[in-house]
Amino acid sequence: MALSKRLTQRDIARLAGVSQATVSLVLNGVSGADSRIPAETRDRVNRVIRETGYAPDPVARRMVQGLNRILGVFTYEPAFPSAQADFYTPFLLGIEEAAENLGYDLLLMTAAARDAFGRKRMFGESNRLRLADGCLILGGQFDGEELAQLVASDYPYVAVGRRDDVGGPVRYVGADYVAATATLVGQALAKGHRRFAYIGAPGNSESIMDRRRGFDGALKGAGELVHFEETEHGNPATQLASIRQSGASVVFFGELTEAAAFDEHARAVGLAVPGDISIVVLGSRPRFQQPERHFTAYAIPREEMGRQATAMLVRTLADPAVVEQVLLACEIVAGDTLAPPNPTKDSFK
Amino acid sequence: MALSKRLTQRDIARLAGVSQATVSLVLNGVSGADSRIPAETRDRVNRVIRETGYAPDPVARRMVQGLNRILGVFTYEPAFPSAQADFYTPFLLGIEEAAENLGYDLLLMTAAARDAFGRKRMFGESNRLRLADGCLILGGQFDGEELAQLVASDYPYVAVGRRDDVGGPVRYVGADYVAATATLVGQALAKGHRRFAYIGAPGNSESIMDRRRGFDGALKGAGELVHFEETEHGNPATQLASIRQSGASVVFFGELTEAAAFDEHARAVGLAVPGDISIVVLGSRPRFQQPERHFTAYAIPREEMGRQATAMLVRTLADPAVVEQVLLACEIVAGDTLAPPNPTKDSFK
DNA sequence: ATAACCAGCTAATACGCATTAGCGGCGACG
DNA sequence: CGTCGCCGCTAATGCGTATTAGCTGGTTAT
Repeated sequence: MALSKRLTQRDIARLAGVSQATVSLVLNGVSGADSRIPAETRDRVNRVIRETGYAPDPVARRMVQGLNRILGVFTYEPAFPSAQADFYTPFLLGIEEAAENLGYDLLLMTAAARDAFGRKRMFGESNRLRLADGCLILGGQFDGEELAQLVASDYPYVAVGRRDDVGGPVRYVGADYVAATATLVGQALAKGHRRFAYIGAPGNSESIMDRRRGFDGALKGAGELVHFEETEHGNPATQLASIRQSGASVVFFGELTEAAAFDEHARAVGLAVPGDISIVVLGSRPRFQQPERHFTAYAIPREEMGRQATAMLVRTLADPAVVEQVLLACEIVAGDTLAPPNPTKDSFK
Repeated sequence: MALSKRLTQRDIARLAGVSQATVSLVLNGVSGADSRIPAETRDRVNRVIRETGYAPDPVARRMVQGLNRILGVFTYEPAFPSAQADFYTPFLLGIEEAAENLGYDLLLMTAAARDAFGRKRMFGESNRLRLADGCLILGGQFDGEELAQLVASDYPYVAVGRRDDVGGPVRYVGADYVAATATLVGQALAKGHRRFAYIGAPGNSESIMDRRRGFDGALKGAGELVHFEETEHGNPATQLASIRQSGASVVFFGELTEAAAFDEHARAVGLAVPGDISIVVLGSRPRFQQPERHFTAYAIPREEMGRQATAMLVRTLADPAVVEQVLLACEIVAGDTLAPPNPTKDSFK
């Protein structure tokens, strides 16, 4: 029955003894009192539709209506292997939940063409953006040029994560790293820390710069940055040596994995955390959180970001003129790796 | 530039001084020697395309070609909340990886209509299946009627997970629960167990029945099933009491969470696992695996299932006549919860 | 010289649907 | 009795593309 042979409205029309236009009107026209199609005809058509299991072709529909009820999801890094999956999954969960509630399907644009450097490109050979009504963009490393092109175009989009202007304001739902980082610095100051270390990933993406801005801003005048390091896979031993020499009593990490490695090493060589040295993590990835270690950190509301970005995108479809920018607060995770500095150890400088 | 105003082939044609058909031919026609369009014209058109950033509308393309390079993903249960996510994510990772390699985008059909009972339906009011070239179906609880409809139709699909015939063979990539379960039963027998308990989820879905078939088949004649229980959230205390009374020396669990609860309780009341009682789990969910407890179990190759199902679907698009059925082997996880029975305790029966 | 042919293009069509203009028939109204 | 207006429907059109048939002008074969 069902899909065999691909039914069209013409088939339905023939079976019901009406014209194709009438079928379409029955399907989409107002069904109220001011309808121009009487209940009798309407019922006849509907009966045929039910009996045959006809369903309109969404593609043809889109051709004429211009909309699809599809939201695209473009990720600059693929969502696998698993390490990436941990990063993307929370976003996607939020997006999926919101999309389901709003009645949209999601198009994961995994097939995007890559440029000469192997990076995925939105505006490539086969620009498939138009398959969706609009799209969400995820990823740590945005391509500035592509983003600018998007901003300049009339294509509805929302970035997940704050983005600097590129020839115009970028529509985004981000997390307020600046405020959250500043809060944690404030807590460290309140506990008496004055000498700070900062170890973060290199790069100048917004997420990295926001952490640094929050850190610098909150520290200004009240504390001193005595060790600064940009690294992705640092050597904990080297880091510890530098930090001891600098006299820092607390280390801020941009990456949880870095912090975990450092923590393990520090304790292995007999240092107490946070007794001898405090550790603060700026953000976290749920799965990497070891059960026995609760770092003082903040939680990035990834699911909520996904949900709100999706909702914003749908709003954008209705009113493309508005450019919203939303920053969500991060929840501070108290943890147990931030304590007052150890006055004794402080002297080993 | 780019997307502003939505360029069409007609625009390109006008700018290049040719007809729309020529533009289309330049884009899709053979570019070799037997092309009927000379390099000069070809270059002129290509230049305009490059300058304007034109990209063909995939929807219009689909209208005429019938294909989209989109694979649908239909899940009967939504992928959130997180508990479900742990179940679906590995499948999706495999699917995404394969889809990317094959050059297909993925359409997550989250917006599917629901029936009176709140269950998602593929063939509902708005059947959007045709948006994709074919689709993958995930979920523990398939709707038999819908599956039959799918099998009867000419719509390309592949089920992830083995499915019984419904008016015809179902195209699937599944895991061989029967064999894996039988292997574990064999190991228990080899260690000397003769009295078995089985605690699994209720229902008659293929995955549940396959475990049971593997269990029964391997046990036949060699051991005795002295306790059988169907439950989703069982009471460990009650379970333990029944099992002690039955004299079973090993318990097979269909669900990891059930096993974990039972294990915890057993040890809390002073029983040794596996010293006094062995535990075997039929399958597992990665994330729930506690670090300190490694159950004897088997691993369901979820990512690989996703990959192979995707590949099979793409093969189906090329040759819709063939119905493949693939069962992947599960890897046996030795673990440390299966040991020879304790002859002393055995007497408390 | 005329037919046959070929290269290089274009006109026309179809895909399935939504939408608009409009047609035939009938009752109401002047 | 003529006209207006409304009801119930249909014909026609367009969305952007791929594709096929075919046109035009020039060259070659007969």
